[in-house]
Amino acid sequence: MNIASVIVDVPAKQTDKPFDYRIPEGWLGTIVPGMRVVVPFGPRRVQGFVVALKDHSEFNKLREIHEPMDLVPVLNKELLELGNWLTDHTLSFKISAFQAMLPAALKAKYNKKVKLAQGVSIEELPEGIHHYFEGGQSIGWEDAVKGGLVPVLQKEAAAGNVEVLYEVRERLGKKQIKFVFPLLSQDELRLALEEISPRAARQKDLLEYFIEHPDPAEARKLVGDSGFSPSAIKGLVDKGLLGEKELEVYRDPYEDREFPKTEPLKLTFDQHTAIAPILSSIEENRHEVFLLYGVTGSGKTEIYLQSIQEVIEEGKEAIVLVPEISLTPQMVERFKGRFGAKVAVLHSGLSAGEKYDEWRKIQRREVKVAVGARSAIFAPFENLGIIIIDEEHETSYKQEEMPRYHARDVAIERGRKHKCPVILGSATPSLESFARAQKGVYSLLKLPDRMNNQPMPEVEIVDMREELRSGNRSMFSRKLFEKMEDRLEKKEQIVLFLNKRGHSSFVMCRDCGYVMGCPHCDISLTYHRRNEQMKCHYCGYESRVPLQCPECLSEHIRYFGTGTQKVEEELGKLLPHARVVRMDMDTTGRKGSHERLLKEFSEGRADILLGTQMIAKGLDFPNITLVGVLSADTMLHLPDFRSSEKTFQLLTQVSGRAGRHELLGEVVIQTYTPEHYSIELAGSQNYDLFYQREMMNRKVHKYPPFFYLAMVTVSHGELMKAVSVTEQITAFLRARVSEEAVVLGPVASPIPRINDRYRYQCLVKYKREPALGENLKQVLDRYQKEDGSGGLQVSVDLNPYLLM
DNA sequence: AGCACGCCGACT
DNA sequence: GTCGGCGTGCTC
Repeated sequence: MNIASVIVDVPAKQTDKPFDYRIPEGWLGTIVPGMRVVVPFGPRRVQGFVVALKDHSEFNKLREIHEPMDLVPVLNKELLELGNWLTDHTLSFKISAFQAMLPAALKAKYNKKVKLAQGVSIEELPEGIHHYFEGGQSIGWEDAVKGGLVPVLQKEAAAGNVEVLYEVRERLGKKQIKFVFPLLSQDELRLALEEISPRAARQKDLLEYFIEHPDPAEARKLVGDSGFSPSAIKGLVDKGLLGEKELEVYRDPYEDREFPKTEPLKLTFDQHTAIAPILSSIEENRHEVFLLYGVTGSGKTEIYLQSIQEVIEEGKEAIVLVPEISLTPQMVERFKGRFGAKVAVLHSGLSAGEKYDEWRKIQRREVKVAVGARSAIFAPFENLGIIIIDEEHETSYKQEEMPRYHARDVAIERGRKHKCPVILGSATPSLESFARAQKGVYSLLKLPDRMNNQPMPEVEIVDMREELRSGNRSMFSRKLFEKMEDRLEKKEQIVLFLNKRGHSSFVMCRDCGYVMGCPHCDISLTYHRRNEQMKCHYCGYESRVPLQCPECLSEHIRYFGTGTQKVEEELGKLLPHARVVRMDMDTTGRKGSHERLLKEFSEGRADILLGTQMIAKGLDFPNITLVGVLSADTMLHLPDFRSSEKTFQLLTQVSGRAGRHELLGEVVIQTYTPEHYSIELAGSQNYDLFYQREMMNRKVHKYPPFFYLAMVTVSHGELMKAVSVTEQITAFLRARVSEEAVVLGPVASPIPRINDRYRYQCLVKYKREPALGENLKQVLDRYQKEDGSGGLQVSVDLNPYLLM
């Protein structure tokens, strides 16, 4: 077994297969599957993943692995297999699948540089470049390019005077802290103490300290807190009495936080009924998918917690997925409060280093529970006892880059492997999941009532057209405004929700209606208040905010700012005494500000919480008795077959923020289309009816869950090329699917141009096409290699969420 | 992805 | 005659 099959870090069609390498003698037995290695690849060096060991290779001239990057495999057997599964199910490259399963910090960084060849003296080089190589220095390739040195260096390289070096480095060093510790026993140290010259008083002090505290001490603390001098330490180290070592330490993002310990709550009757099948599935090591359908405030989290408790008692581990935005401290607090240090938290608010450290805790078996966003589904546990996906319907569980996986699918695959239950929890399940539960593929568990039999909040829908007709031009309906005044009077709290997805903050000329667009993409530029810039979210183009309309030279430029900002201003005018906390991208940009703002609100230092999407979920404050949705229909008219479903879910979720405890809650939903069923039924909180209505819609239009989707997106710098290739692909697929399937296209993508590339797509709706995967692979084979820089790009998304 | 190899136009 | 354009194909 001295040959390793390696998947190299080169995401391209032609390199998406294992390459064989000889394992150097010294590493035999050490290098095992799942490890990252540095291998020579052509003239360069790249990172690779060992996927298998073998004795023989088809190739006879194998090169050697340069060096391992890990001492312990970063992917275990199950995750390696899961990587293959991911590749098959998303048609992505193997390397992309592996990278997706690991924290970003483990992705390699590449460095190319030029140094003087061995045995060559600097005098042999042309004089002009001497100074780059003085004293054994080397020059980075990028600097060489910038300095126009490439031709000279190439010539020298050909002559053998310099060599090109390819470095593979870790993206990030492990955080290390220097510790000092005694090398001898206490008694020996006492003897040594006698030997120290009386003039070295500081060294004596330090030695006495170590005689009393023989444990390793942090060097920095010895110097800082205890006042020892670095020279004293050095003196004793030189005498061979003390040793120094670097120890890896974790960055613990929650280090300074205290989490009050909580105890399991007594379950209600409904909760009992719901948790029983989960517990027996855990005990019997049986894979089963449960859809936990419980209204907002029905106590789903307690069911999660107690199921996990059981899993831990069985000596197993748990993964809990939560949507990115709701990973509010509240959720973390509940898990940390119950399971303390057994919990690792993985979410986007952490730095790359912090995420890596949390991941390491899982890898080293130091925690039992991983709570995190989408990618936490790959937590490297070996003995999973349960996987929980909270707010199962959330679209953020679908990754929109390669590999385009859905965390729910990965969860079920892992659950199958580990023979453990998967819990999908939601107050508004996705149609896909609910349909599966109806068919008996998933087991349905219901929590129809709120805990303590608290009634669902009273919801009122206000027609804003009426308001306008009767002369109210403000953004608050009279009804909502009255209720707000009332709550302020009673010192109860209000949540105001502004859905601004669709048209976020753009700039428009009030005279001619000109909207600033990106010159490279067919999309409007977004206004960034922070640096007063207009930015394109798709290609990164930036420009100054114009003072004059570029079209008609008018100076009446209007900022359709963050929306929330405008509401805040208006609140300031209408209710000057109200204390408002605003939460949106602008105010939560900095790390920790999210947490801080919520704290401010929860401690009652504010009356009104005003925000976007991010406040729709997971908030649970007893004093909220009024929720206002300022305009319910902003997302209803997006070109997306799920827009009704998303609207319904969002409105239901926001409504659920009100009256969760003793006080009754009220909700006011303002809309311009009150007759739309998703708004009407969110108003009456009737999921079942909504489900039926929406299912009919989906059936008629052949959308999920009745049909699966596969989308091919083609982009090219020339419009005609993009169209013609999409045409070819559409024809190819059309000829290869059954009559039942529908192949749509070519159509321009909803964003027809990004980064000066025209985008066309082909959508396949199908029920059962066993050969479709193979056919799509062929499409990729045929077109992906034509992929030049200005050339063609073809991508496939199986079960797309964004049709863009 | 890089990088080398290889075959056709405008220049010292 | 050569330098250099980027099309094609390879990397164990």
